[in-house]
Amino acid sequence: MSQRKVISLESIRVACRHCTLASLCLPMGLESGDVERLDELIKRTRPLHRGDLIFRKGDRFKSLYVVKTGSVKTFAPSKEGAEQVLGFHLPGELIGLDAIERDTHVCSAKVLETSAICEIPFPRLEELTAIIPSLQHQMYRLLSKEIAHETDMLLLLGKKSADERLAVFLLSISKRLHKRGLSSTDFYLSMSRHEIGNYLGLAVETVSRIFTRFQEEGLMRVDRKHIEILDVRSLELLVGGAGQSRRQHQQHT
Amino acid sequence: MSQRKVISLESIRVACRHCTLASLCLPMGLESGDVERLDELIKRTRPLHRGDLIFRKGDRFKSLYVVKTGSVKTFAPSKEGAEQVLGFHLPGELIGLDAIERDTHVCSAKVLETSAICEIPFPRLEELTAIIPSLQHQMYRLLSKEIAHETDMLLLLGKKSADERLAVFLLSISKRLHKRGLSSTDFYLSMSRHEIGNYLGLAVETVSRIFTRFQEEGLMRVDRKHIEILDVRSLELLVGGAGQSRRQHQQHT
DNA sequence: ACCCTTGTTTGATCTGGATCAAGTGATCCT
DNA sequence: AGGATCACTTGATCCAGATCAAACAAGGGT
Repeated sequence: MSQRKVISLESIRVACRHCTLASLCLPMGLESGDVERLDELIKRTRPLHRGDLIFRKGDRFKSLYVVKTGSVKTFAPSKEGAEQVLGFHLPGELIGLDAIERDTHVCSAKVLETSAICEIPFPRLEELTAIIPSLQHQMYRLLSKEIAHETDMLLLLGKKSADERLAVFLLSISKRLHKRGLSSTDFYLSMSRHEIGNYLGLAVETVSRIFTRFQEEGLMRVDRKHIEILDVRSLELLVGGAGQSRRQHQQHT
Repeated sequence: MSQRKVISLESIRVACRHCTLASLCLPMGLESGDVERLDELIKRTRPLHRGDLIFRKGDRFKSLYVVKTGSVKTFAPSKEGAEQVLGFHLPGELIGLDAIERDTHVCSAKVLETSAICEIPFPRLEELTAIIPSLQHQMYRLLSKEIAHETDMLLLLGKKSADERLAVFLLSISKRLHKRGLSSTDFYLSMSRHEIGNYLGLAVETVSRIFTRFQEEGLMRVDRKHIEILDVRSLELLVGGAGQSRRQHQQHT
Protein backbone atom coordinates (compact mmCIF):
# COMPACT_ATOMS: atom_id res chain seq x y z
CA MET A 1 0.00 0.00 0.00
CA SER A 2 3.03 2.18 -0.49
CA GLN A 3 2.48 5.70 -1.62
CA ARG A 4 6.25 5.69 -1.98
CA LYS A 5 8.41 2.62 -1.79
CA VAL A 6 11.30 4.31 -0.02
CA ILE A 7 11.38 3.66 3.69
CA SER A 8 13.66 5.48 6.01
CA LEU A 9 15.94 3.35 8.16
CA GLU A 10 16.03 6.29 10.46
CA SER A 11 12.36 6.20 11.15
CA ILE A 12 12.19 2.65 12.37
CA ARG A 13 14.32 3.43 15.40
CA VAL A 14 12.05 6.19 16.49
CA ALA A 15 10.07 5.62 19.67
CA CYS A 16 6.29 5.65 19.97
CA ARG A 17 6.24 9.19 21.24
CA HIS A 18 7.67 10.44 17.98
CA CYS A 19 5.77 8.07 15.78
CA THR A 20 3.17 9.66 13.54
CA LEU A 21 0.98 6.63 14.07
CA ALA A 22 0.65 7.10 17.81
CA SER A 23 -2.88 8.43 17.46
CA LEU A 24 -4.07 5.31 15.59
CA CYS A 25 -2.04 2.75 17.44
CA LEU A 26 -1.75 1.25 20.87
CA PRO A 27 -0.55 4.48 22.55
CA MET A 28 -3.70 6.27 21.50
CA GLY A 29 -4.89 8.52 24.32
CA LEU A 30 -2.12 7.63 26.75
CA GLU A 31 -0.32 10.24 28.80
CA SER A 32 3.24 10.81 27.78
CA GLY A 33 4.71 9.16 30.86
CA ASP A 34 2.74 6.02 30.07
CA VAL A 35 3.77 6.11 26.43
CA GLU A 36 7.36 5.99 27.57
CA ARG A 37 6.74 2.94 29.71
CA LEU A 38 5.10 1.25 26.77
CA ASP A 39 8.01 2.28 24.60
CA GLU A 40 10.47 0.46 26.79
CA LEU A 41 9.06 -2.91 26.06
CA ILE A 42 8.61 -2.53 22.31
CA LYS A 43 11.19 -4.14 20.09
CA ARG A 44 11.85 -2.73 16.64
CA THR A 45 13.40 -5.14 14.21
CA ARG A 46 15.13 -4.56 10.90
CA PRO A 47 12.77 -4.13 7.95
CA LEU A 48 11.22 -7.25 6.50
CA HIS A 49 10.85 -7.81 2.76
CA ARG A 50 8.07 -8.96 0.48
CA GLY A 51 7.18 -12.55 1.34
CA ASP A 52 8.82 -12.64 4.76
CA LEU A 53 6.76 -14.18 7.52
CA ILE A 54 6.25 -12.39 10.83
CA PHE A 55 4.88 -15.53 12.43
CA ARG A 56 3.25 -18.67 11.19
CA LYS A 57 0.28 -20.71 12.27
CA GLY A 58 1.26 -23.03 15.08
CA ASP A 59 4.10 -20.83 16.38
CA ARG A 60 4.16 -20.28 20.10
CA PHE A 61 2.47 -16.97 20.93
CA LYS A 62 4.87 -14.51 22.51
CA SER A 63 4.16 -11.09 21.11
CA LEU A 64 1.68 -8.90 19.36
CA TYR A 65 2.93 -7.01 16.32
CA VAL A 66 2.13 -3.61 14.87
CA VAL A 67 2.74 -2.60 11.29
CA LYS A 68 4.88 0.52 11.37
CA THR A 69 5.38 0.99 7.64
CA GLY A 70 4.39 -1.18 4.69
CA SER A 71 1.61 -3.74 4.73
CA VAL A 72 0.91 -7.26 5.90
CA LYS A 73 -1.59 -9.99 5.16
CA THR A 74 -2.79 -12.57 7.65
CA PHE A 75 -4.03 -15.90 6.39
CA ALA A 76 -5.04 -19.34 7.55
CA PRO A 77 -3.07 -21.93 5.61
CA SER A 78 -4.66 -25.34 5.18
CA LYS A 79 -2.86 -28.63 4.65
CA GLU A 80 -3.21 -28.73 0.86
CA GLY A 81 -1.49 -25.40 0.27
CA ALA A 82 -4.80 -23.63 -0.07
CA GLU A 83 -5.37 -20.69 2.22
CA GLN A 84 -7.92 -18.17 3.40
CA VAL A 85 -6.74 -14.59 3.50
CA LEU A 86 -8.07 -13.13 6.75
CA GLY A 87 -7.01 -9.54 6.49
CA PHE A 88 -4.73 -6.86 5.11
CA HIS A 89 -3.02 -4.68 7.68
CA LEU A 90 -1.82 -1.11 7.30
CA PRO A 91 0.46 0.97 9.52
CA GLY A 92 -0.79 1.27 13.10
CA GLU A 93 -2.78 -1.95 13.00
CA LEU A 94 -2.23 -4.64 15.60
CA ILE A 95 -1.68 -8.25 14.58
CA GLY A 96 -1.82 -11.49 16.53
CA LEU A 97 -4.78 -10.80 18.80
CA ASP A 98 -6.36 -14.13 17.88
CA ALA A 99 -3.44 -16.03 19.42
CA ILE A 100 -3.93 -15.06 23.06
CA GLU A 101 -6.48 -17.69 23.87
CA ARG A 102 -4.70 -20.76 22.56
CA ASP A 103 -1.23 -19.44 23.33
CA THR A 104 -0.45 -20.39 19.74
CA HIS A 105 -0.81 -18.45 16.52
CA VAL A 106 -3.90 -19.58 14.64
CA CYS A 107 -2.93 -17.83 11.41
CA SER A 108 0.22 -16.76 9.60
CA ALA A 109 1.31 -13.21 8.84
CA LYS A 110 3.26 -12.34 5.69
CA VAL A 111 4.71 -9.02 4.66
CA LEU A 112 3.37 -7.77 1.31
CA GLU A 113 6.09 -5.20 0.66
CA THR A 114 9.16 -3.94 2.50
CA SER A 115 7.81 -3.20 5.95
CA ALA A 116 8.85 -2.22 9.44
CA ILE A 117 7.18 -4.08 12.27
CA CYS A 118 7.08 -3.34 16.00
CA GLU A 119 7.04 -6.30 18.36
CA ILE A 120 5.26 -6.12 21.71
CA PRO A 121 5.95 -8.99 24.12
CA PHE A 122 2.51 -9.87 25.40
CA PRO A 123 3.26 -10.92 28.97
CA ARG A 124 4.97 -7.61 29.62
CA LEU A 125 2.16 -5.72 27.94
CA GLU A 126 -0.31 -7.56 30.13
CA GLU A 127 1.56 -6.52 33.26
CA LEU A 128 1.59 -2.95 32.08
CA THR A 129 -2.13 -2.89 31.33
CA ALA A 130 -2.83 -3.93 34.91
CA ILE A 131 -1.20 -0.76 36.20
CA ILE A 132 -2.20 1.69 33.47
CA PRO A 133 -6.01 1.72 33.33
CA SER A 134 -6.16 3.71 30.11
CA LEU A 135 -3.88 1.18 28.44
CA GLN A 136 -6.05 -1.65 29.66
CA HIS A 137 -9.07 0.12 28.29
CA GLN A 138 -7.30 0.65 24.98
CA MET A 139 -6.54 -3.07 24.79
CA TYR A 140 -10.17 -3.95 25.39
CA ARG A 141 -11.15 -1.44 22.74
CA LEU A 142 -8.72 -2.86 20.20
CA LEU A 143 -9.81 -6.44 20.85
CA SER A 144 -13.43 -5.39 20.62
CA LYS A 145 -12.80 -3.48 17.42
CA GLU A 146 -11.30 -6.56 15.86
CA ILE A 147 -14.41 -8.54 16.75
CA ALA A 148 -16.72 -5.87 15.36
CA HIS A 149 -14.69 -5.76 12.18
CA GLU A 150 -14.84 -9.49 11.64
CA THR A 151 -18.55 -9.27 12.25
CA ASP A 152 -18.76 -6.87 9.31
CA MET A 153 -16.81 -9.34 7.22
CA LEU A 154 -19.22 -12.12 8.13
CA LEU A 155 -22.05 -10.01 6.80
CA LEU A 156 -20.04 -9.28 3.67
CA LEU A 157 -19.27 -12.93 2.96
CA GLY A 158 -22.69 -14.15 3.97
CA LYS A 159 -24.92 -11.70 2.16
CA LYS A 160 -23.19 -9.40 -0.32
CA SER A 161 -22.80 -9.69 -4.09
CA ALA A 162 -19.42 -9.64 -5.78
CA ASP A 163 -19.84 -5.99 -6.77
CA GLU A 164 -20.60 -4.96 -3.21
CA ARG A 165 -17.65 -6.89 -1.89
CA LEU A 166 -15.24 -5.13 -4.19
CA ALA A 167 -16.79 -1.76 -3.42
CA VAL A 168 -16.48 -2.40 0.32
CA PHE A 169 -12.90 -3.47 -0.15
CA LEU A 170 -11.93 -0.38 -2.13
CA LEU A 171 -13.64 2.01 0.24
CA SER A 172 -12.07 0.32 3.25
CA ILE A 173 -8.58 0.71 1.84
CA SER A 174 -9.38 4.24 0.79
CA LYS A 175 -10.60 5.30 4.24
CA ARG A 176 -7.75 3.67 6.06
CA LEU A 177 -5.16 5.37 3.86
CA HIS A 178 -6.91 8.65 4.37
CA LYS A 179 -6.67 8.28 8.16
CA ARG A 180 -2.94 7.86 7.70
CA GLY A 181 -2.65 11.10 5.82
CA LEU A 182 -2.41 9.56 2.38
CA SER A 183 -4.62 10.09 -0.62
CA SER A 184 -7.97 8.35 -0.39
CA THR A 185 -8.47 8.42 -4.15
CA ASP A 186 -5.09 7.58 -5.61
CA PHE A 187 -3.07 4.68 -4.28
CA TYR A 188 -1.22 1.47 -5.01
CA LEU A 189 -2.48 -1.92 -3.88
CA SER A 190 0.22 -4.06 -2.35
CA MET A 191 -1.73 -7.28 -2.72
CA SER A 192 -2.42 -9.34 -5.84
CA ARG A 193 -5.80 -9.86 -7.47
CA HIS A 194 -5.55 -13.40 -6.27
CA GLU A 195 -5.21 -12.30 -2.67
CA ILE A 196 -8.06 -9.84 -3.00
CA GLY A 197 -10.31 -12.53 -4.41
CA ASN A 198 -9.30 -15.00 -1.75
CA TYR A 199 -10.02 -12.44 0.96
CA LEU A 200 -13.44 -11.59 -0.45
CA GLY A 201 -14.49 -15.13 -1.27
CA LEU A 202 -14.28 -14.57 -5.03
CA ALA A 203 -12.28 -16.07 -7.89
CA VAL A 204 -9.41 -14.04 -9.35
CA GLU A 205 -11.23 -13.79 -12.65
CA THR A 206 -14.24 -12.24 -10.97
CA VAL A 207 -12.11 -9.59 -9.30
CA SER A 208 -10.45 -8.77 -12.59
CA ARG A 209 -13.73 -8.54 -14.47
CA ILE A 210 -15.34 -6.31 -11.89
CA PHE A 211 -12.35 -3.98 -11.80
CA THR A 212 -12.65 -3.72 -15.56
CA ARG A 213 -16.35 -3.05 -15.38
CA PHE A 214 -16.02 -0.48 -12.59
CA GLN A 215 -13.55 1.28 -14.85
CA GLU A 216 -15.91 1.17 -17.83
CA GLU A 217 -18.63 2.62 -15.63
CA GLY A 218 -16.35 5.49 -14.66
CA LEU A 219 -16.16 4.55 -10.98
CA MET A 220 -12.41 4.19 -10.96
CA ARG A 221 -9.29 3.99 -13.06
CA VAL A 222 -7.20 0.85 -12.80
CA ASP A 223 -3.70 0.33 -14.05
CA ARG A 224 -2.19 -2.77 -12.64
CA LYS A 225 -1.72 -2.06 -8.92
CA HIS A 226 -2.46 1.62 -9.33
CA ILE A 227 -5.98 2.62 -8.36
CA GLU A 228 -7.72 5.95 -8.79
CA ILE A 229 -11.16 6.29 -7.29
CA LEU A 230 -13.20 8.59 -9.50
CA ASP A 231 -16.67 8.30 -8.04
CA VAL A 232 -16.76 7.62 -4.30
CA ARG A 233 -20.46 8.41 -4.09
CA SER A 234 -21.45 5.65 -6.50
CA LEU A 235 -19.24 3.14 -4.72
CA GLU A 236 -20.90 4.05 -1.44
CA LEU A 237 -24.32 3.62 -3.00
CA LEU A 238 -23.28 0.21 -4.25
CA VAL A 239 -22.32 -0.75 -0.70
CA GLY A 240 -25.48 0.66 0.80
CA GLY A 241 -27.31 -2.06 -1.00
CA ALA A 242 -28.76 -0.42 -4.11
CA GLY A 243 -28.20 -3.60 -6.13
CA GLN A 244 -29.98 -5.58 -3.45
CA SER A 245 -27.27 -8.08 -2.54
CA ARG A 246 -28.42 -11.64 -2.30
CA ARG A 247 -31.44 -13.28 -0.76
CA GLN A 248 -32.93 -10.96 1.81
CA HIS A 249 -36.16 -12.38 3.12
CA GLN A 250 -37.98 -10.96 6.05
CA GLN A 251 -37.38 -12.74 9.31
CA HIS A 252 -39.54 -14.60 11.74
CA THR A 253 -40.13 -14.58 15.48
CA MET B 1 -31.01 -26.00 22.63
CA SER B 2 -32.97 -27.32 25.57
CA GLN B 3 -32.51 -30.91 26.52
CA ARG B 4 -35.47 -30.22 28.76
CA LYS B 5 -37.64 -27.14 28.60
CA VAL B 6 -38.13 -26.87 32.33
CA ILE B 7 -35.90 -24.29 33.95
CA SER B 8 -35.63 -23.94 37.64
CA LEU B 9 -36.39 -20.52 39.07
CA GLU B 10 -34.26 -21.58 41.97
CA SER B 11 -31.16 -21.96 39.89
CA ILE B 12 -31.10 -18.48 38.48
CA ARG B 13 -30.53 -16.96 41.86
CA VAL B 14 -27.53 -19.08 42.49
CA ALA B 15 -24.18 -17.31 42.58
CA CYS B 16 -21.25 -18.03 40.30
CA ARG B 17 -19.56 -20.16 42.88
CA HIS B 18 -22.39 -22.64 42.81
CA CYS B 19 -23.02 -22.39 39.10
CA THR B 20 -22.22 -25.50 37.12
CA LEU B 21 -21.00 -23.30 34.29
CA ALA B 22 -18.23 -21.71 36.29
CA SER B 23 -15.60 -23.79 34.52
CA LEU B 24 -16.68 -22.58 31.08
CA CYS B 25 -17.56 -19.06 31.96
CA LEU B 26 -15.89 -15.90 33.13
CA PRO B 27 -14.89 -17.27 36.58
CA MET B 28 -12.88 -20.03 34.94
CA GLY B 29 -9.66 -20.55 36.82
CA LEU B 30 -10.29 -17.87 39.43
CA GLU B 31 -9.64 -18.41 43.11
CA SER B 32 -12.74 -18.60 45.24
CA GLY B 33 -12.19 -15.23 46.87
CA ASP B 34 -12.00 -13.62 43.47
CA VAL B 35 -15.10 -15.43 42.29
CA GLU B 36 -16.96 -13.89 45.17
CA ARG B 37 -15.86 -10.41 44.21
CA LEU B 38 -16.99 -11.06 40.67
CA ASP B 39 -20.24 -12.40 42.00
CA GLU B 40 -21.02 -9.16 43.74
CA LEU B 41 -21.29 -7.18 40.56
CA ILE B 42 -23.31 -9.65 38.53
CA LYS B 43 -27.00 -8.99 38.15
CA ARG B 44 -29.37 -11.83 37.58
CA THR B 45 -32.67 -10.91 35.99
CA ARG B 46 -35.90 -12.78 35.71
CA PRO B 47 -36.03 -15.30 32.87
CA LEU B 48 -36.60 -13.95 29.37
CA HIS B 49 -38.87 -15.63 26.88
CA ARG B 50 -38.63 -16.61 23.24
CA GLY B 51 -38.28 -13.48 21.15
CA ASP B 52 -37.26 -11.13 23.95
CA LEU B 53 -34.34 -8.86 23.20
CA ILE B 54 -31.40 -8.61 25.59
CA PHE B 55 -30.12 -5.53 23.80
CA ARG B 56 -30.49 -4.09 20.36
CA LYS B 57 -28.14 -2.55 17.87
CA GLY B 58 -27.55 1.09 18.70
CA ASP B 59 -28.21 0.70 22.44
CA ARG B 60 -25.69 2.32 24.72
CA PHE B 61 -23.16 -0.28 25.87
CA LYS B 62 -23.30 -0.81 29.61
CA SER B 63 -22.89 -4.50 30.29
CA LEU B 64 -21.74 -7.79 28.98
CA TYR B 65 -24.17 -10.68 29.24
CA VAL B 66 -23.74 -14.37 29.85
CA VAL B 67 -26.24 -17.02 28.93
CA LYS B 68 -27.02 -18.97 32.08
CA THR B 69 -29.69 -21.27 30.70
CA GLY B 70 -31.39 -21.40 27.33
CA SER B 71 -29.95 -19.97 24.13
CA VAL B 72 -29.54 -16.68 22.34
CA LYS B 73 -28.86 -15.48 18.83
CA THR B 74 -26.99 -12.33 17.93
CA PHE B 75 -27.69 -10.65 14.62
CA ALA B 76 -27.03 -7.48 12.70
CA PRO B 77 -30.33 -6.02 11.56
CA SER B 78 -30.28 -3.92 8.40
CA LYS B 79 -32.70 -1.16 7.50
CA GLU B 80 -34.94 -3.22 5.24
CA GLY B 81 -35.76 -5.81 7.90
CA ALA B 82 -33.20 -8.20 6.53
CA GLU B 83 -30.58 -9.42 8.95
CA GLN B 84 -27.39 -11.39 9.28
CA VAL B 85 -27.32 -13.92 12.09
CA LEU B 86 -23.90 -13.61 13.71
CA GLY B 87 -23.99 -16.38 16.25
CA PHE B 88 -25.90 -18.75 18.49
CA HIS B 89 -24.94 -18.69 22.14
CA LEU B 90 -25.21 -21.47 24.67
CA PRO B 91 -24.91 -21.38 28.48
CA GLY B 92 -21.63 -19.96 29.70
CA GLU B 93 -21.03 -17.89 26.58
CA LEU B 94 -20.35 -14.18 26.83
CA ILE B 95 -22.27 -11.71 24.64
CA GLY B 96 -21.65 -8.08 23.80
CA LEU B 97 -17.87 -8.08 23.43
CA ASP B 98 -18.11 -6.29 20.10
CA ALA B 99 -19.67 -3.24 21.73
CA ILE B 100 -16.72 -2.13 23.87
CA GLU B 101 -14.97 -0.17 21.17
CA ARG B 102 -17.83 1.98 19.97
CA ASP B 103 -19.53 2.15 23.36
CA THR B 104 -22.65 1.12 21.47
CA HIS B 105 -24.03 -2.27 20.62
CA VAL B 106 -23.29 -3.13 17.00
CA CYS B 107 -25.68 -6.08 16.90
CA SER B 108 -28.88 -7.18 18.61
CA ALA B 109 -29.33 -10.21 20.86
CA LYS B 110 -32.57 -12.17 20.97
CA VAL B 111 -33.50 -15.06 23.21
CA LEU B 112 -34.43 -18.22 21.28
CA GLU B 113 -36.19 -20.00 24.12
CA THR B 114 -36.91 -19.27 27.77
CA SER B 115 -33.52 -18.27 29.10
CA ALA B 116 -31.78 -16.90 32.16
CA ILE B 117 -29.17 -14.25 31.52
CA CYS B 118 -26.50 -12.82 33.81
CA GLU B 119 -25.63 -9.17 33.37
CA ILE B 120 -22.12 -7.88 34.08
CA PRO B 121 -21.72 -4.10 34.19
CA PHE B 122 -18.62 -3.50 32.14
CA PRO B 123 -17.08 -0.50 33.93
CA ARG B 124 -17.11 -2.41 37.19
CA LEU B 125 -15.73 -5.50 35.53
CA GLU B 126 -12.96 -3.41 34.04
CA GLU B 127 -12.02 -2.09 37.49
CA LEU B 128 -11.99 -5.58 38.85
CA THR B 129 -9.77 -6.93 36.06
CA ALA B 130 -7.17 -4.28 36.92
CA ILE B 131 -6.76 -5.73 40.39
CA ILE B 132 -7.24 -9.43 39.66
CA PRO B 133 -4.59 -10.44 37.11
CA SER B 134 -6.10 -13.83 36.44
CA LEU B 135 -9.43 -12.18 35.66
CA GLN B 136 -7.74 -9.75 33.30
CA HIS B 137 -6.04 -12.65 31.59
CA GLN B 138 -9.34 -14.45 31.33
CA MET B 139 -10.89 -11.41 29.66
CA TYR B 140 -8.09 -11.24 27.11
CA ARG B 141 -8.53 -14.93 26.48
CA LEU B 142 -12.26 -14.60 25.97
CA LEU B 143 -11.90 -11.64 23.62
CA SER B 144 -9.19 -13.45 21.71
CA LYS B 145 -11.28 -16.58 21.52
CA GLU B 146 -14.09 -14.62 19.97
CA ILE B 147 -11.74 -13.28 17.31
CA ALA B 148 -10.36 -16.72 16.55
CA HIS B 149 -13.86 -18.09 16.29
CA GLU B 150 -14.97 -15.43 13.86
CA THR B 151 -11.86 -16.16 11.86
CA ASP B 152 -13.06 -19.75 11.53
CA MET B 153 -16.41 -18.46 10.34
CA LEU B 154 -14.74 -16.30 7.71
CA LEU B 155 -13.07 -19.38 6.34
CA LEU B 156 -16.37 -21.22 6.43
CA LEU B 157 -18.26 -18.52 4.55
CA GLY B 158 -15.43 -17.80 2.17
CA LYS B 159 -14.42 -21.28 1.12
CA LYS B 160 -16.72 -24.05 2.22
CA SER B 161 -19.54 -25.80 0.36
CA ALA B 162 -23.07 -25.97 1.69
CA ASP B 163 -22.54 -29.55 2.90
CA GLU B 164 -19.43 -28.60 4.83
CA ARG B 165 -21.15 -25.61 6.39
CA LEU B 166 -23.97 -27.74 7.73
CA ALA B 167 -21.57 -30.38 8.97
CA VAL B 168 -19.50 -27.73 10.77
CA PHE B 169 -22.64 -26.30 12.29
CA LEU B 170 -23.91 -29.63 13.57
CA LEU B 171 -20.56 -30.64 15.01
CA SER B 172 -20.14 -27.27 16.67
CA ILE B 173 -23.47 -27.53 18.43
CA SER B 174 -22.75 -31.13 19.31
CA LYS B 175 -19.37 -30.36 20.89
CA ARG B 176 -20.62 -27.38 22.81
CA LEU B 177 -23.52 -29.34 24.27
CA HIS B 178 -21.15 -32.11 25.21
CA LYS B 179 -18.95 -29.67 27.15
CA ARG B 180 -22.04 -28.71 29.10
CA GLY B 181 -22.71 -32.27 30.10
CA LEU B 182 -25.49 -32.87 27.61
CA SER B 183 -25.71 -35.47 24.89
CA SER B 184 -23.57 -34.73 21.86
CA THR B 185 -25.63 -36.96 19.62
CA ASP B 186 -29.20 -36.30 20.61
CA PHE B 187 -30.48 -32.78 21.01
CA TYR B 188 -33.06 -30.16 20.08
CA LEU B 189 -32.20 -27.13 17.99
CA SER B 190 -33.66 -23.94 19.36
CA MET B 191 -33.27 -22.01 16.11
CA SER B 192 -35.28 -22.23 12.91
CA ARG B 193 -34.03 -23.52 9.56
CA HIS B 194 -34.26 -19.97 8.40
CA GLU B 195 -31.90 -18.78 11.11
CA ILE B 196 -29.48 -21.62 10.45
CA GLY B 197 -29.41 -20.76 6.76
CA ASN B 198 -28.98 -17.09 7.44
CA TYR B 199 -26.10 -17.82 9.80
CA LEU B 200 -24.35 -20.08 7.30
CA GLY B 201 -24.97 -17.94 4.24
CA LEU B 202 -27.44 -20.41 2.73
CA ALA B 203 -31.11 -20.31 1.72
CA VAL B 204 -33.65 -22.06 3.97
CA GLU B 205 -34.44 -24.49 1.21
CA THR B 206 -30.81 -25.52 0.95
CA VAL B 207 -30.62 -26.23 4.67
CA SER B 208 -33.76 -28.30 4.51
CA ARG B 209 -32.59 -30.28 1.51
CA ILE B 210 -29.21 -31.04 3.01
CA PHE B 211 -30.75 -32.16 6.29
CA THR B 212 -32.95 -34.49 4.30
CA ARG B 213 -29.99 -35.80 2.32
CA PHE B 214 -27.82 -36.26 5.41
CA GLN B 215 -30.65 -38.32 6.81
CA GLU B 216 -30.94 -40.42 3.66
CA GLU B 217 -27.20 -41.05 3.84
CA GLY B 218 -27.53 -42.26 7.41
CA LEU B 219 -25.48 -39.45 8.92
CA MET B 220 -28.24 -38.26 11.18
CA ARG B 221 -31.90 -38.52 12.01
CA VAL B 222 -33.97 -35.36 11.77
CA ASP B 223 -37.42 -34.81 13.14
CA ARG B 224 -38.32 -31.17 13.14
CA LYS B 225 -36.05 -29.60 15.78
CA HIS B 226 -34.94 -32.95 17.12
CA ILE B 227 -31.53 -34.05 15.86
CA GLU B 228 -29.79 -37.37 16.34
CA ILE B 229 -26.25 -37.63 15.06
CA LEU B 230 -25.69 -41.18 13.86
CA ASP B 231 -22.30 -40.95 12.19
CA VAL B 232 -19.97 -38.39 13.70
CA ARG B 233 -16.98 -39.79 11.85
CA SER B 234 -18.47 -39.11 8.43
CA LEU B 235 -19.50 -35.61 9.41
CA GLU B 236 -15.95 -34.94 10.55
CA LEU B 237 -14.60 -36.23 7.26
CA LEU B 238 -16.96 -33.94 5.41
CA VAL B 239 -15.58 -31.01 7.36
CA GLY B 240 -11.98 -32.06 6.88
CA GLY B 241 -12.50 -31.28 3.24
CA ALA B 242 -13.07 -34.62 1.52
CA GLY B 243 -15.58 -33.07 -0.85
CA GLN B 244 -13.05 -30.43 -1.75
CA SER B 245 -14.95 -27.27 -0.86
CA ARG B 246 -14.78 -24.55 -3.45
CA ARG B 247 -12.03 -23.11 -5.56
CA GLN B 248 -8.73 -23.88 -3.89
CA HIS B 249 -5.88 -22.83 -6.13
CA GLN B 250 -2.35 -22.82 -4.97
CA GLN B 251 -1.06 -19.50 -3.83
CA HIS B 252 1.73 -17.22 -4.97
CA THR B 253 4.53 -15.38 -3.28
C1' DA C 1 -61.78 -28.63 17.99
C1' DC C 2 -60.76 -25.49 14.27
C1' DC C 3 -58.59 -21.70 11.83
C1' DC C 4 -54.65 -19.08 10.94
C1' DT C 5 -50.13 -18.14 10.88
C1' DT C 6 -45.58 -19.64 10.44
C1' DG C 7 -41.99 -23.07 9.63
C1' DT C 8 -40.62 -26.83 6.75
C1' DT C 9 -40.22 -29.68 2.80
C1' DT C 10 -40.03 -30.78 -2.05
C1' DG C 11 -39.94 -29.86 -7.02
C1' DA C 12 -38.78 -26.92 -11.13
C1' DT C 13 -36.10 -23.38 -12.97
C1' DC C 14 -32.71 -19.72 -13.12
C1' DT C 15 -28.28 -17.37 -12.50
C1' DG C 16 -24.09 -15.23 -10.36
C1' DG C 17 -19.83 -16.53 -10.17
C1' DA C 18 -16.78 -20.49 -10.49
C1' DT C 19 -14.25 -23.06 -13.57
C1' DC C 20 -11.87 -23.99 -17.84
C1' DA C 21 -9.11 -22.20 -21.57
C1' DA C 22 -6.06 -18.90 -23.91
C1' DG C 23 -3.70 -15.07 -24.73
C1' DT C 24 -1.11 -10.89 -23.11
C1' DG C 25 1.82 -8.10 -20.42
C1' DA C 26 5.27 -7.55 -16.31
C1' DT C 27 8.97 -8.74 -13.76
C1' DC C 28 12.79 -11.41 -12.60
C1' DC C 29 16.90 -14.02 -13.37
C1' DT C 30 21.25 -15.24 -15.67
C1' DA D 1 19.10 -8.75 -23.97
C1' DG D 2 16.48 -13.07 -23.92
C1' DG D 3 13.79 -16.42 -21.91
C1' DA D 4 10.99 -18.12 -18.18
C1' DT D 5 7.74 -17.41 -14.81
C1' DC D 6 4.10 -15.18 -12.81
C1' DA D 7 0.14 -11.90 -12.66
C1' DC D 8 -3.63 -10.33 -15.03
C1' DT D 9 -7.28 -10.14 -18.47
C1' DT D 10 -10.88 -11.85 -21.43
C1' DG D 11 -14.02 -15.25 -23.44
C1' DA D 12 -16.84 -19.63 -23.18
C1' DT D 13 -19.12 -22.88 -20.44
C1' DC D 14 -20.80 -24.99 -16.28
C1' DC D 15 -22.98 -25.74 -11.87
C1' DA D 16 -24.02 -25.21 -6.80
C1' DG D 17 -27.11 -23.09 -4.73
C1' DA D 18 -30.60 -19.24 -5.04
C1' DT D 19 -35.10 -18.24 -6.32
C1' DC D 20 -39.85 -19.28 -7.48
C1' DA D 21 -43.85 -22.04 -6.53
C1' DA D 22 -46.74 -25.03 -3.92
C1' DA D 23 -48.16 -28.22 -0.71
C1' DC D 24 -47.91 -29.63 4.02
C1' DA D 25 -47.38 -29.85 9.03
C1' DA D 26 -47.27 -27.97 13.53
C1' DG D 27 -48.32 -24.98 17.10
C1' DG D 28 -51.04 -21.14 19.03
C1' DG D 29 -54.96 -18.59 19.94
C1' DT D 30 -59.87 -18.26 20.54
